[in-house]
Amino acid sequence: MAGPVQSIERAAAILRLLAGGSRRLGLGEVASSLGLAKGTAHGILRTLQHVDFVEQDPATGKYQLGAALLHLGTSYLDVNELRSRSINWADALAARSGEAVRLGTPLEGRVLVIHHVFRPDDTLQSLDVGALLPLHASSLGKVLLAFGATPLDALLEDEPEAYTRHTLVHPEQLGRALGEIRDLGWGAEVQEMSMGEAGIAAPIRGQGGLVVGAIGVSGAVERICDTKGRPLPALITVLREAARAISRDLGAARW
Amino acid sequence: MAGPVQSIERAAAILRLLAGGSRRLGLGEVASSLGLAKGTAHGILRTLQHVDFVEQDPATGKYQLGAALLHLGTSYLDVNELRSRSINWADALAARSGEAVRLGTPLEGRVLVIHHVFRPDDTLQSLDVGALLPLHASSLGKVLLAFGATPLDALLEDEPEAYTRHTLVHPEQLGRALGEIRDLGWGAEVQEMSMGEAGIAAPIRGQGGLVVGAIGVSGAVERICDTKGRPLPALITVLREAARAISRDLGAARW
DNA sequence: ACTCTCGTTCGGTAATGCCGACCGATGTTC
DNA sequence: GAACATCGGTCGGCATTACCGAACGAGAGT
Repeated sequence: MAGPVQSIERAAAILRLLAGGSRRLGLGEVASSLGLAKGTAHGILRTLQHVDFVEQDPATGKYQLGAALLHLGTSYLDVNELRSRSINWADALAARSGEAVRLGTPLEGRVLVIHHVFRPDDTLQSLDVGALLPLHASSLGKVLLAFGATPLDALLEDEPEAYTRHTLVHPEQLGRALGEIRDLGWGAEVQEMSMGEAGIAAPIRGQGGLVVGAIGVSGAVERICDTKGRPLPALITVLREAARAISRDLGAARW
Repeated sequence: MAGPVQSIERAAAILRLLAGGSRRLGLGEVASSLGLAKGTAHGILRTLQHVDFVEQDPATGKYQLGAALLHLGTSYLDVNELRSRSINWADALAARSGEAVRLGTPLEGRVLVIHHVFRPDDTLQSLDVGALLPLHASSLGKVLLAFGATPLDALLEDEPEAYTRHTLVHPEQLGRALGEIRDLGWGAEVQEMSMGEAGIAAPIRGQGGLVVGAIGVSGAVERICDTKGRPLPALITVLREAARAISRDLGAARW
């Protein structure tokens, strides 16, 4: 494989940088963060601005992401097959389970939420399509890890962040949990990301049986789990049925 | 202004191309559409794939947009000041008007929807944040044109598309309508984009009084307009109040 | 009013990515 | 079933390309 086009790689790095820091960034910050000369960074930013991938605050001169990215992002949703084939099943799962349903796929060592159905009754929820969840502390992420949809080693290079006292941060803990998930065919997360919240998830397979994403329900721990902190069997059943149905739609033969 | 980095411009053109055609595109199609050599297009695509801006169907080898764009798109929403300052006002406007509320900003000769509040009662609506509306056949677009937020001349180069028999396609018609909008301070669209639907919109101004976006309510024509096809004054009032409030929040002094 | 910082410009340089011809696989047609 | 057409991918030579670092000018802070 020959070398990638570096100006494009650099442009992408700048966009990721702007997406990460939630505030506007100055040219100097961008240049030094990526180890580029100011002139170089400026040329790339000027081009990105020209195609509406970044905007510049006319007052301060600082840069932020541009409007064209929003349209590209939603266009991605439109063509994404995993999402389009899942929508009906996700709706049904939300109705049957009474909980919020989310669909995730791996992206850059995290879980990208590509679909989100609100909990049927409640309306005070924020849409987190496009959000990135941690691999080790979300049910979607743990399932993706367990079934090899994304490599585990990158996560273990540096100690995973502990969001609550239940977050699995030790490699052995995490490895055991992932083995269990592989055996059971589904995975759970109970107050590992935020206290009072829990979720369960199951893998979605595409053609050839490869795991390409995960679907999960999540909500308040007392509605997801029994009094012993174990996920309710009824929820697991409907969840796994949905996951299997989507996998079948995607062309996964007999999984 | 020195020359923009063309590999990045080309990469952006490829992404726009992939976003436009809603199906997957082959390498040859991409290369010929942009007048590039296959090798060149492949190098750019390989790089875009490497940064997750593009995905490749392993079976057919065809390309489509990648997952990273979704995250960048939602990150744009997070930092967009126009949107964040409008959310509360848009919610209130939807509640007061009983109709769907949308916020738009110009992008590449269209209107990009950057916020959308569903009509309060109904739930069978699709979120069109990230969608692109035509300038000449949406209330948001007509307002943006009238107040100079986006140039009119590009639109008039080729005959605007006629979506219904009410769509304004002749430059004189459109020019008159825009003049009226400028005088009134708000604009309407009655069955110009799809029969049975209507909308009204008002401009949002940022620092210095420049129009940076528009806010509008839209819905079934019989709820937006009176029996003579004129927008209801009550709706116009609450809409304009919301637009003024947002403008004030954004720092537009006395508009 | 001075200075420090920031975004921006500019020209020389050589590294960069572009081009077009060439592979190998796939699936299509007769 | 075999020849062909088509497609995605690769490779090497060339010159165009974009990178770099220093200099500029505006703006804010002191």
